[in-house]
Amino acid sequence: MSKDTYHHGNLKKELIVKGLEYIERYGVESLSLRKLADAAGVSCAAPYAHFRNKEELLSAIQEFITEQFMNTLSEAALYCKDRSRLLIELGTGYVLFFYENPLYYSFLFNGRCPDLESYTPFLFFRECVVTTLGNTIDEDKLEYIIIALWSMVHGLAGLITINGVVNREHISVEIEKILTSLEIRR
Amino acid sequence: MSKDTYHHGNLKKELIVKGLEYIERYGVESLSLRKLADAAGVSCAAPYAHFRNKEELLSAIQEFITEQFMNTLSEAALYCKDRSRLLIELGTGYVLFFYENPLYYSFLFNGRCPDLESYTPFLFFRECVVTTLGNTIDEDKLEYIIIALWSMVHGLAGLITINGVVNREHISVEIEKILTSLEIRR
DNA sequence: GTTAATATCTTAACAGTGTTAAGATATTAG
DNA sequence: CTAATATCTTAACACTGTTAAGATATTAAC
Repeated sequence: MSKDTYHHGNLKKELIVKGLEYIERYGVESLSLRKLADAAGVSCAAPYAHFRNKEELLSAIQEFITEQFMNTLSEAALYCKDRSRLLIELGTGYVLFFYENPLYYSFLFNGRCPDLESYTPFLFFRECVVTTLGNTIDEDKLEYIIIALWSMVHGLAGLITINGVVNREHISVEIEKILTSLEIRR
Repeated sequence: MSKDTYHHGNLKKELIVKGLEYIERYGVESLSLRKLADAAGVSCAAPYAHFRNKEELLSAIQEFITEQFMNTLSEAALYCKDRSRLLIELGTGYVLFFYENPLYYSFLFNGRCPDLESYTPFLFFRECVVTTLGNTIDEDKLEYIIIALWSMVHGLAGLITINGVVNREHISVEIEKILTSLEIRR
């Protein structure tokens, strides 16, 4: 609110957003607090009023990305009318998210990876699998299938992210073929 | 061969090995050329006679790990007498390798990840799938199943590595249940 | 074996990094 | 209005990767 240059006014949020932009373009390893502070027109020690250290800023950025990721998944599920294609749409959304932001993947799932049991994107995915396959499959098998499918989509995202073999339009088809090749439904 | 302290004699190899040990204990991000040089009893600029920069040393370490990884996979296949369990043993070896060296995973598959088409562990894995399922499955499906299985084991390794939910003895059983839950064989 | 070329290493320095301490300035609470 | 607090600056520290210039050892050529 102040026009004075001493107080920035919205530094915490700007560090997160600008930091995210920087990661998108150049990757995590070349991100520095000093460059961020410079870009925000602030001294190199200013960020420490909002974050104890660099790691804490990175965690904040991670939460920010996770929210976007979660939105992508729930939207994919929402816009899916044909319930038999729910897992395909979900998997496609999962992979596409990281396909379009390849640098997010290594940032999210490296050292800073959250516990699966409380990771909302995973919990949501689990629910979708249960509602899709719940009454067509043995109860004891279901748990393993959830892990298997999550692992597969997760691993596939990682591979595509890095190697980028498949082009964007083919990802959905690719995932459909992979999932149906497993003939999960029975 | 020389007892003089000026020439180290085996610096390149020692940097790779000591670097790997350091990564095992503390992770990649806290590895520095200077600490490595110190530990080898050598000046901070000495490594630059063997590596153009830090990245090149990291690549060398990566190749070193990949060799070990490849050995683990081929041994798992070699010691597997019951061919119907080949994929299970292979998957178990895959996951166990990173379970025992969690810091390897993020190091191997982050930014530095190799092209799958020429990545020997993947080519070996592909061969194993083909010999196991080759004549029991449609040709066009096979390619997708290969990707699906590799993605799954790869993703599972990443998740277990980070969350470490399952304990060591249960990993084999876990993978068996996951693989059989998919009922790949038909 | 002596000499020249090369590989390997040291010293010294540079710019960039995260982080902290001490103090200045603005905002908020009482 | 004043005191407490949040936010920011300046200055410094130790550490990082990297380079240039030069020293020393190893190897190749003769």
